[in-house]
Amino acid sequence: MSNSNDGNAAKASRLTRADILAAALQLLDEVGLPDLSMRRLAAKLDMQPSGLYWHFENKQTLFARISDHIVDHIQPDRANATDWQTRTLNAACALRDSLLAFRDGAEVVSSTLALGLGAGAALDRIRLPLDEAGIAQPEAKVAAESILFLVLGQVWHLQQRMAADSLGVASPMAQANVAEAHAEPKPDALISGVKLILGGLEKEIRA
Amino acid sequence: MSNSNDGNAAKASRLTRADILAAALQLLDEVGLPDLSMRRLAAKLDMQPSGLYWHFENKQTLFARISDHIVDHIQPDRANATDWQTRTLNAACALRDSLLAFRDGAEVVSSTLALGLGAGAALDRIRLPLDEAGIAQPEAKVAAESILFLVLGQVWHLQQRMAADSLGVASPMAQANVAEAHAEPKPDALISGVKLILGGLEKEIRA
DNA sequence: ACCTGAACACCGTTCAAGT
DNA sequence: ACCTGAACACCGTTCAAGT
Repeated sequence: MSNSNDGNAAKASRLTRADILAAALQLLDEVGLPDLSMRRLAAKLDMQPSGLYWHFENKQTLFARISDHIVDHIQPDRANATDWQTRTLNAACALRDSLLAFRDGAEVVSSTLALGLGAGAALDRIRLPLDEAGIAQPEAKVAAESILFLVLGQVWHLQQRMAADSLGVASPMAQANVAEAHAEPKPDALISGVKLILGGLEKEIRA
Repeated sequence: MSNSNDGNAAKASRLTRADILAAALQLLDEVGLPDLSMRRLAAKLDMQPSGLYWHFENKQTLFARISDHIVDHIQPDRANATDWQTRTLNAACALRDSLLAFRDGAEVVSSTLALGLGAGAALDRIRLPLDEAGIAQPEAKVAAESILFLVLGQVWHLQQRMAADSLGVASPMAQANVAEAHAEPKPDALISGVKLILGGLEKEIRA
């Protein structure tokens, strides 16, 4: 009633950072990362592109906040497993699900992770079970980073192929892989890689 | 003598695909991936941007050829180790060295890998020792992909931080990490992650 | 065959000026 | 405090036309 929201923008009142972020996330879902420009975002909000720069220093920091939102979306582990192996595996799956829940989510998080801006929370989530199990610092760090890169790489790869597929421009080989990925949800593809790392870690801490 | 090459461009004769690729690689080294545009490349070659499109269909395919060049740069394994573990580890290190030899090499290869264009050779190089050791298809595939993502992620992360560092714009935390990376060449950081995967694989094939 | 010239439809960002 | 308007310095790509 008080705040009627016509399809695209809330015109009446002034905008807050959260409004812009919400619009950005919606636009990301609609057009994908390559077409998520400051100008399109401004148009969606019925404002001038320059207006965005009062709320965010630049495009990069806006994207860092989007990345934070994706990472904060990671579900807590309800399974309450006792062993650190399955707890870590669950954390990896939860991260994967969060990335998959947003179009081009893996690339968004990867970019800001590399700049050291956000996304450290993702690493912490994977490290938590390892630290709580009392695994030594260097081993836990290496294992957690490896799992993070593995999940990001796998999901990023998958999402890029999905994007290429939706445009109809992809090599036959890639097409087949996407078809295969669609045919079976196959969470195994990711899980088995993480299991290798966990197996290696288990072996190492016994030595 | 016959072909005097002034610093920037070979003006006299017409250009071949190889000339353009060489210039692109040089420009990549000079300005980095974000500033490697078709227009700058054309300027370096003393030609119009549109002229590039006679040689390459678009920017993406040109970048795929750059990626091929980086991946083809992977050195063969001279160590002649007998066990598949160290042979795979050597392949991973050789890939890492190739990526590091080119500015933003990891991101270039990652991009084209995702599109299914090139970079499959990198995966094959890692898979070779596993296949030759007679490791079953699904396990070898998962392990090789995991190692590939691990190396790409680690080097990409490092190179992004190097880029941010050279611009002087980076969070203090990221700065510290780059400083740390510069202080010790530390090939261990990569190697130990791969070792975890190999340890897990070794364990699995014995079961 | 190989490339120019001009155009089209875009970008991110800055900054004075408005309200 | 929050945003507009106009400008600056760029993009990738197409396509007729030149040589």
